[in-house]
Amino acid sequence: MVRAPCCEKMGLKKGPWTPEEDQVLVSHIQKNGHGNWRALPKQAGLLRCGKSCRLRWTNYLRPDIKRGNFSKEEEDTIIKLHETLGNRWSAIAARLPGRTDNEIKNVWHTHLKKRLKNHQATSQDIKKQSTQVQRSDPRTPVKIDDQPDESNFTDDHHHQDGKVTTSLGCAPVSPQHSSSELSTVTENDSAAIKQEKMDSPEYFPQIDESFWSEEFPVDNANVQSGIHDGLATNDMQFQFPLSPVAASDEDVNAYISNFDDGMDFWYDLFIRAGELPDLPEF
DNA sequence: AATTGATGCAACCGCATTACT
DNA sequence: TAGTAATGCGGTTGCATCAAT
Repeated sequence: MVRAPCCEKMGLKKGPWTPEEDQVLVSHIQKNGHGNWRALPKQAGLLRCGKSCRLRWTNYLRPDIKRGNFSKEEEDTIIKLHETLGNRWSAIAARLPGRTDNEIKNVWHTHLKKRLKNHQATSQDIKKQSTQVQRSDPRTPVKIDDQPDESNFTDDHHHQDGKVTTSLGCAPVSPQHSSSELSTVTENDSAAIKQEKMDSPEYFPQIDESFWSEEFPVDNANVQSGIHDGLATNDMQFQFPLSPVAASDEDVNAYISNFDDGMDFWYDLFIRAGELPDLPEF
């Protein structure tokens, strides 16, 4: 295959997008869609390559993108899915509505990998200490306060009601409950079958554009201005198809607050999409 | 206040895959 | 069926920001 000339050689712009470029791209896609990314920048009057436009849209400007920090539930889900799927970020992203593969990849490398490492190190320390106690001379008295070194715990570990918990949501670490529990999915014989099932389109239905254009039950839903934390300017009056994300923060929060928790919110989205997913059994 | 190192994240690069002719 | 174009995807980079010194 003949590689397309790079953007610079074509006199195209690279680097961070300006709000003006964002506005041009968004308004063009709203009017014309994005059938052909390669032709899009020329049609829209952008000095960008199609690839750059696609990336900007899919990772940042898309109205159905959920911005902001990852919830603990989302992080736990990523960790579990990563055990099953590995570095298949797009597959993981497909199971986290509103999150992009790029975002998930970043979160994994910046937060979750570190957290897992700390968690495993802590578990190994405890296991080691436990083994040492078991193997030590039975005549050696065991200290009653023989607890893991507090300094081994990072910010990811918290004390609650006298128990030690981690941000991973795992049970308190003990010699009997080591970090190996985190990898049970890959060790399970059914993992491959489960993965195949999860990869099928039936498992998590695709939400098409028409879904977002449905009226959403939020106050003031008929007028959506600005973009959710993305373009950071209220001067722009983008008229996205109605979606929970394109709505203002207040509207979204008001809508989400109707649910007991965030998962119910996303579950409702699937219901609205017309198909009820078979939720993963973790 | 200035410097330095760490961190987070948007964007890019290049290979793989899919679609089209 | 082969060649080409378009798109998808994962790895990597570069820069802005923040915290520590």
